Amino acid sequence: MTNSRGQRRQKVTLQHVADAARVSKATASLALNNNPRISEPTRQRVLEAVEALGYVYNRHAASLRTQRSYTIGLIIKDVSNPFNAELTSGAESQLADHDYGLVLATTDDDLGKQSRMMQTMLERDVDGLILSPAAHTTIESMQRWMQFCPLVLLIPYYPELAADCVGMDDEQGTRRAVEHLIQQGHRRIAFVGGFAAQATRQKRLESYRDTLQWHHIDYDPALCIASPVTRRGGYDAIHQLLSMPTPPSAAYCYSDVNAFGVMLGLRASGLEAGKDFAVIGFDDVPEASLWHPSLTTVSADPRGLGEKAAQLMLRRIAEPDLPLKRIIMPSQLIERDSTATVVKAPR
Amino acid sequence: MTNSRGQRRQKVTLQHVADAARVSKATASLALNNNPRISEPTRQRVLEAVEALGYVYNRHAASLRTQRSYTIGLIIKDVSNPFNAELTSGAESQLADHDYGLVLATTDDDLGKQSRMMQTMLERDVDGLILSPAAHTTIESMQRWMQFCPLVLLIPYYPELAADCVGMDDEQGTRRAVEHLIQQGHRRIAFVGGFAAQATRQKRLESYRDTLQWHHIDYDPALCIASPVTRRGGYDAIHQLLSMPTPPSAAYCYSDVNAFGVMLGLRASGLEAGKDFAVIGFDDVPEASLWHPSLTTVSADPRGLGEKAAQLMLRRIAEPDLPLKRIIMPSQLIERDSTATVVKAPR
DNA sequence: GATAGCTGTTGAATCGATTGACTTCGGGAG
DNA sequence: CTCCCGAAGTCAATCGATTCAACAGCTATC
Repeated sequence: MTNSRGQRRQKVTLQHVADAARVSKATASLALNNNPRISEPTRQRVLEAVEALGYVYNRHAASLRTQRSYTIGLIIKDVSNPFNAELTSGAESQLADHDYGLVLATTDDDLGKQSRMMQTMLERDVDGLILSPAAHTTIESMQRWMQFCPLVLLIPYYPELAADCVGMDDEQGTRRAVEHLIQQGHRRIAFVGGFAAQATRQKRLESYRDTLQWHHIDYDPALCIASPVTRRGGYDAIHQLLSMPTPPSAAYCYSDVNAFGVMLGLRASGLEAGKDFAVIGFDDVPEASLWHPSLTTVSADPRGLGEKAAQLMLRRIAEPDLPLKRIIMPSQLIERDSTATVVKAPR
Repeated sequence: MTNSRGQRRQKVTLQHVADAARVSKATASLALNNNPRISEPTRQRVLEAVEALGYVYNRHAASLRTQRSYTIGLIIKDVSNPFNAELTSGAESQLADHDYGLVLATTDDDLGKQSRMMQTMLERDVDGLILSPAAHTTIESMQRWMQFCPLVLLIPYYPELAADCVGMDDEQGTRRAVEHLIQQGHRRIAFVGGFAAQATRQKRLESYRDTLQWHHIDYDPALCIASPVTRRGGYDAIHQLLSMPTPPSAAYCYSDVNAFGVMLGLRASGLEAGKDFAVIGFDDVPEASLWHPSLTTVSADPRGLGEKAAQLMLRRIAEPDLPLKRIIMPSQLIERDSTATVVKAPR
């Protein structure tokens, strides 16, 4: 039975269990699936045999027959980003609670890698796929994937696609953030970070513009700087902004990570966030409260997002014909020190 | 071909491909596996058929026959911890590069959940398992798992177990950290965080003690406070330490997270890390450099750890009979502001 | 005593790809 | 002309669990 390193032990199959319990393979299978057609004494014999032989269920064999793998795929851009790590954690725990396995793949926001990862998911015959699509992913490709298994999108801006989705309320979050700055007296408010191709950014930018307009403040495209979602991106952007003839007095950032960069850039220019300049981020990653000064930001509950996505997927699998569901998670403004002082805009 | 929401499309199997290419199923299979017995023109016909029909390889079916799933399991305590997120990211990218899938499961450091997760891994017939064992995991249980598939441990302190492993050099890291404090004049140095059951902590504690002894400093068990690996844990510990008759002037923490708690606790007591008290962490999580003051810590390259673990696994799968390998990754001290000022210990 | 109905069990086909053994065909050697 | 050989394919068994249809045995009913 036992053996040395490298040698797997002889596999115990359902047939062996059946033999040991003196029943047929069919009976053993039904017994393990708690089929009421099997009598209690028989079921017990089977369970004892399972125990005695150390039988391990083979899900591949079962999947082949049942066409259900009890596995969900999760495709995101990058796990090391704390937002995605939280999201993954939420999805994983939710799935584990329902006896589903999680296959994880990352795309690095690259279309080619994304389609390769998608391929391995389909080969593994996942029962569903939770996807945070890479930039430039086409509706058509997602429609193609949906022919193979249900899709839950981690972004709410593909109204043309008949897929469930769950995402943040970017519009509301943005409005709250920008209005908070306006109330503090800021009139020149920059929008920093993210790339134009990102649907989420488009949404937030639009919302930013609407909010300004509502408060009779002119929209100035020069104040909107696209950049990678990194600290460096924020750092460079604020540098550029401060060198303008009429620089802004506040910045609303696409992501906390960008906001950190902005704060570092301010410090490098002898300014302090929350005192000489107001900064707001988005995501509320754990670092946000640790930074000095702590960062005012729009809270995004990534773990909740992951949980909701998993729940949506399980729901869809259980009842494929339910109407589409799009969940928009409310966002809220967490006020901290980076916008602490009421500053009068220079102008 | 296409269809509406919820309906999977009719599956295309190898048989369909074979028919379309006017060859047998066997030939189609061999062609896709680049078997030299199949002529080039035939292979091309098969590939065209695959393309034309939109065939998707079914890895479950293949696994059943070949007993290889091209899937590796990763079991950790918690993905949302940035250290583990980085580790996961490293392992995932390494595995993806070699066409292996990653099944992720978390245990919350709970033995019961761990054994359930292990079960689902074995049912999914993973080719290998990368494990960061929950506290109190027994050698016997790991030996049992190793009968089913190779194991790579993310901790180097199970010498009795014939498994590959990769871990940090806790001994060296600890020595550097403690000596750094000693050189700054500290004589009463606390050891904060982690639970006694954790093998890693035992190693570091031992090393801490040896280093003190080497420098002729008495070891005082009262200065060693066990606590959960959370900020709260560090916060409470420093509180306890400061209320001692002869409090320490420095703390070496089990983890950055604990160190953050210690710094918060110091501030609450009117002390500032790096000025009135020296603090060193372990892990070098991204926040470490962001905190104010920035945290001196032992760098642990979690992504590298994940990559190495994956590589070790792939190596073991390729050559099961290779001798065991235990990789100890060097650790280094990153000096930052939390130990900036040379402080004379009170005494 | 025949029939129906019920319970508990089993035989055998099935899911989709792999692979060792075998066939077919067309030279080339003897 | 026969035999052997290699190249290119094909046959059919196989992996392990599921499930439908069939069946044995038993009681209840007319």
